[in-house]
Parts: sequence; C-alpha cells; structure tokens
Amino acid sequence: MAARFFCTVNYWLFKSEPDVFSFADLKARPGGTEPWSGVRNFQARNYMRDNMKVGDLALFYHSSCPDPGVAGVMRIASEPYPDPTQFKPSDEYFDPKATEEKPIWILVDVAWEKDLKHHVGLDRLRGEPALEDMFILRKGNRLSITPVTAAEYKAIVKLSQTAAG
DNA sequence: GCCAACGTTGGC
DNA sequence: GCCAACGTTGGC
Repeated sequence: MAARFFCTVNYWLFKSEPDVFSFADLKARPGGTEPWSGVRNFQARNYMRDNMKVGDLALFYHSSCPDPGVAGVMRIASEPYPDPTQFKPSDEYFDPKATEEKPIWILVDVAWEKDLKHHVGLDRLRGEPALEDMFILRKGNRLSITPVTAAEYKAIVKLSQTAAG
C-alpha cells in the first residue's frame, strides 16, 4: 500500500428547518460557508466540540417541512469555537449564563460540498433496509446533530442517484 | 394544530 | 438525586 496519512472521515447529519436555513441558503453563502449557530442541546454540542474534524462530511436534512429528508452534502470547515449568538442579548439564542470567559455553546463552520441529484425523502430513508438502525429514524429521536456510519452515508448517496418512485 | 417523545429545570 | 412540570421537536 502506498504511504499515506491514515485519516478517517467521519459522517454526520445536521437538521435544519428549510424555512429558517436551507441547503440552498448554504450554497448561496459567500464561499458556501456558514457558522452552524443556535445549537442549544448538550449532546449535539458535544459532537461538534469533541468529535468533529475539519473535512468530515455531513448530510443536510430538512425537517419540519412538507418534504422532510436529505437535501445535500456539506463539509465541516472549521475547528469548534464559541457560538457568538450566546453573548448577544438581542439574539434569539442569547444565553444569560454564558460569558466570553466561560462560553457554554460551541459551533463549527460548515461548507457546501455537493448537491445530490435527487432529494431523499424520509419515506425512502425509512424504506431502505441498510438504514434501519439509523439514528434519526429511531423512535423519538430529536437530536439536531447525529453521527452517521459510512455505510449509511453511502446508502443515502446511492439512493440520491435515482428518483423516488 | 395535534401529540408523542424527549431534554431541561427547579423544588424538595 | 429524584421526579414532576414545562418547553421543544418534528412528523403527520
């Protein structure tokens, strides 16, 4: 085998309500990059703070909308750093318990990576045997950021290559 | 708008 | 540390 760095890529899934921030919105940002602000759940924060690496790939999932499902692929584009919205009293994500010295909420920048040929709807995710253990398909799951296995990621990209039907 | 399910808060 | 109450999420 040729010498190379052993560098594993991890896979993730990020939920967003497309009315608030969609995959198309991300793509339209300068450089296709956006700080993923507003996460106010400790488990989701910990994934960003402790487990993500620059270059990891993430599925962009549209939730709470007429056609929930995976809309595209993005890439983790920064190390974790404090979410600036926690410090701004005027911001809807302001947290009075957070200080610049002791921030509570952490984010990463994400960047548009690639479009998928077809949106992969929730019904198709649920119908795919390779995804039966997928985190977001488990009953009651509400986490906005979840890990995805390489096999799950591949299965979803494969589904995206064909239209629903 | 409904409701199941879950995370967080706060009284004790 | 328990647990009831509350707020939020997200599919339908």
